[in-house]
Amino acid sequence: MGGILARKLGNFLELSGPERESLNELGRQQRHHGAREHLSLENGLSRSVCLIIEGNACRYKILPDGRRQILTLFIPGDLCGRCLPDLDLGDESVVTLTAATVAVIPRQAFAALVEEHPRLTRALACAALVEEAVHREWIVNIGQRTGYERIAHLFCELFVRLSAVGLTQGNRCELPLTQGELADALGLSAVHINRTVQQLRSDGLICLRGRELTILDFPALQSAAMFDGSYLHLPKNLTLPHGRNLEAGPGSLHGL
Amino acid sequence: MGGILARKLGNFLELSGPERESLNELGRQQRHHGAREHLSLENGLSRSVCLIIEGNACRYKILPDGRRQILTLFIPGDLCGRCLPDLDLGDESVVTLTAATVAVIPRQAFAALVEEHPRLTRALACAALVEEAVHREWIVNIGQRTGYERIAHLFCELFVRLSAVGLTQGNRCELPLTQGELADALGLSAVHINRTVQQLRSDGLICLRGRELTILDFPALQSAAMFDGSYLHLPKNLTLPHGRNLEAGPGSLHGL
DNA sequence: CGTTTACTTGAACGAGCTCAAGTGAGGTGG
DNA sequence: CCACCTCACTTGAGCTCGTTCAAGTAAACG
Repeated sequence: MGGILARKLGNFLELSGPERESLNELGRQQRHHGAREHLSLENGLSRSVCLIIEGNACRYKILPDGRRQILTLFIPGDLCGRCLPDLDLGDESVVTLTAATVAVIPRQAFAALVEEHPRLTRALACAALVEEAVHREWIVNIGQRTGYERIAHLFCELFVRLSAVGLTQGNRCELPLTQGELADALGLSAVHINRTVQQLRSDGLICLRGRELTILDFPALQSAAMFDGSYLHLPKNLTLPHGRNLEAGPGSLHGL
Repeated sequence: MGGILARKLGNFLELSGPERESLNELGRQQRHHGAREHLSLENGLSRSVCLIIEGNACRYKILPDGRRQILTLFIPGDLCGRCLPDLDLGDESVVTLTAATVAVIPRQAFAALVEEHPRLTRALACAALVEEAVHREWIVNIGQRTGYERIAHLFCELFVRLSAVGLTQGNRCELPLTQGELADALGLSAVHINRTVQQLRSDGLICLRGRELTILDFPALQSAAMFDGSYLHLPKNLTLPHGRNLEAGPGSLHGL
């Protein structure tokens, strides 16, 4: 089950054996968390980097009056807590969504690794760029899409990301968010999430029972969401249900 | 008028004389653009970096059905077009909002600069992190705030950013967006922008005539927007109208 | 077996949208 | 210099998507 980070970074550039091994070393010191526990990375000066091994977490921000916005969804293989320079993160927090196993990597260990394998710096920078691209897509999602489209888009994004780290079985995956958390991620109310998910169900696009999400018709879901996954910069050969690939095919989106 | 980039990066860490000079060198080859002209940075492989000298631009993304979301506002001193590694940007575009002067920096010149002055790498990475932090704040803005709050927040952000590069006069600055463009940036309709701006006016928070934006009551605007500018990571000693500083004071936000 | 947490449903309300028409300022050509 | 065009802003009216409030069901857990 190791090598999850090497696998992810290997998407960006070919990694050597020693590079992969050094990355795998980082996962040694693991810690377990229950659901809804904060990963306090920002305590004082000794900020550390955190690698999600198993389970899920999210980054969020809260307004003074209590409104909450989820900013990032972390899945296994993701790093949270800035790797490269400092600059305090402000009032953002990271919390687990499900029970999770994480590897806490001291800043120095990380710095030493990058020192020894300069190519990893590039790979990490790529990962940071992808994170930024995901942020942009979320801005588009929340700013322009309707509730129905937004939910469909998030499901597409999550499913594709999970399948890139081998966490899908056929057209099924785990949805690590409650409807209330989906609401906080998409800028909608929990009630509206509920009704709109039912709409997606009755349109035959998905099946959602508990945490188990099944994509019944990926092309239709993708087209409803106007989802074009190229911003995720995943390997081109990634196979998705129905033989679809990441880019929006000519027939599905631009063809209206 | 030179040194606008050095000034910005100098916010993050102290720059040496030679470092500043090298940065200023980059601005030599300038190009003029009218309003609403595309800065095509993505033509083929020879992608270059673009430094805004004067005027304004924005990055945006368009959905297949024409809906547009503005993702980033560029002001003088900003770099657009990724500086560090590659990864194609996808279907994002950059267009000027006003007439603008830009310096087009070939990728190699940029790489050489970073090679010669390693500390600049850190400074550029900081700038990238701030850009990411701004993206996050926009997600919160669009996802959680009402139209009224959203507009107020954008005005706060823009005013503070402009004042950091000396482009404000007292409590006045230029607003480089039409109401239609504001709509595309905030995920609202142009009509609603219009009505809500009038609300801000009649509440005595701002005065907006043409492109001239005057902040009549910064503390009130900041509090209406729940604006806490620390995510911009600007120098602490930045003086704003009414003697306010960047962080939300205890009386304005968290005090509720 | 009672409590909690997530999901579901109904009904009324409201923020923000669309459509449509009208005003005003700047620019161009006759 | 005026006529005309365009583009930004403004205003009105009706409607819809999504919200809030409130209550009820269902599964998980100690």
